[in-house]
Amino acid sequence: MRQDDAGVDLETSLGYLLKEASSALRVAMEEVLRPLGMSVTHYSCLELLAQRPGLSNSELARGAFVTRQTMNVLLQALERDGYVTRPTAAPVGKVLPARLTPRGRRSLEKATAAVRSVEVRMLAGMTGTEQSAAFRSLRSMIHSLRDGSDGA
Amino acid sequence: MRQDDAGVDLETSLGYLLKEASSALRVAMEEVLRPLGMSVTHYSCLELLAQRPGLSNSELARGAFVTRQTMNVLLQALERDGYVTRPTAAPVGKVLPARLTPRGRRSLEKATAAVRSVEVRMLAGMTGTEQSAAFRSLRSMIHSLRDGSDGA
DNA sequence: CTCTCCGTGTCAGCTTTCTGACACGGAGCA
DNA sequence: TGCTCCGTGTCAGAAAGCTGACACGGAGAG
Repeated sequence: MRQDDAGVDLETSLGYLLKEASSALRVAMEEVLRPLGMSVTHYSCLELLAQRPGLSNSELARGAFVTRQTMNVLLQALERDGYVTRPTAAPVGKVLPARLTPRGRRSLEKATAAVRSVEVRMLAGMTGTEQSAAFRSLRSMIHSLRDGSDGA
Repeated sequence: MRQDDAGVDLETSLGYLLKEASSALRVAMEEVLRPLGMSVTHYSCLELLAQRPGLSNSELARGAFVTRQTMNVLLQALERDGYVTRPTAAPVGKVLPARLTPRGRRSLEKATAAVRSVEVRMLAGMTGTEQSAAFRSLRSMIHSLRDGSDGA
């Protein structure tokens, strides 16, 4: 069966390529996370919490690029399973700051290593200069996209 | 409310940045496609079909980065609504080559223009050289990720 | 020719995510 | 003080995607 036969215009589109890269990254992450019984969003939540303790549900949602409703579902499951703790009452307003439990931190360790290996693999074959260039390009794209949508 | 306060390590990760860029692109596309009553996957399917007429369900699925089951559901809807045609019997094997109807082609025109404007906006502020660099970087990442997963 | 793979189309069920909606707390303004 | 926003947490229903499973057709090895 053919798979990469034509490539009329899609292969020249940076948008399509971005989607392709993102998809490949997602697949690779799912692959290494599955043996740990963890999904990408699951991992994202834990990693965010490790790097920025006390983040609220809504802030976690923004950081993981899902809605706050979706993150809430995940957070309740993580809380139920003892990976995360939230105070029963909000210290201020309605915001409930979440924190990793020791169990959550322990579970995250292996996942972080696995994900880091994926990132290393992704960056293999690129020089530091190329990585910097890619970094700046992506940052520029994000900025331009956001400016045009909610900025205008 | 704070939103971009810390940035411990996430902001230096190309993987996270890739996800962020992809998310921003997705949001921007949904935004311009919504008035046309079209989702991103919907559009992807039509665009693929325009550029590579006769693609099968499975091939479309690979091109749009979804499973063939998901694409099948979409394709049946598109067929029912008269955007796409598939022969009732397979000319060879079980593969049913799909094609756009005039209606599908007409519907795609506006969507293509809308999506193109998003891509133009995304690329605004980048020189041709930077775009080429981004192109090569993304290609390299995709290649490295795939090599390590299903190649080894 | 036969037999074994591989890819395909498709049905069914489940999981994940999203949209819509509601009530509540804090900040700013009059 | 009261009033109006804005952001938040959460519940409920709907939509989109995925995994599992089945039968079928073509290609290659024996």
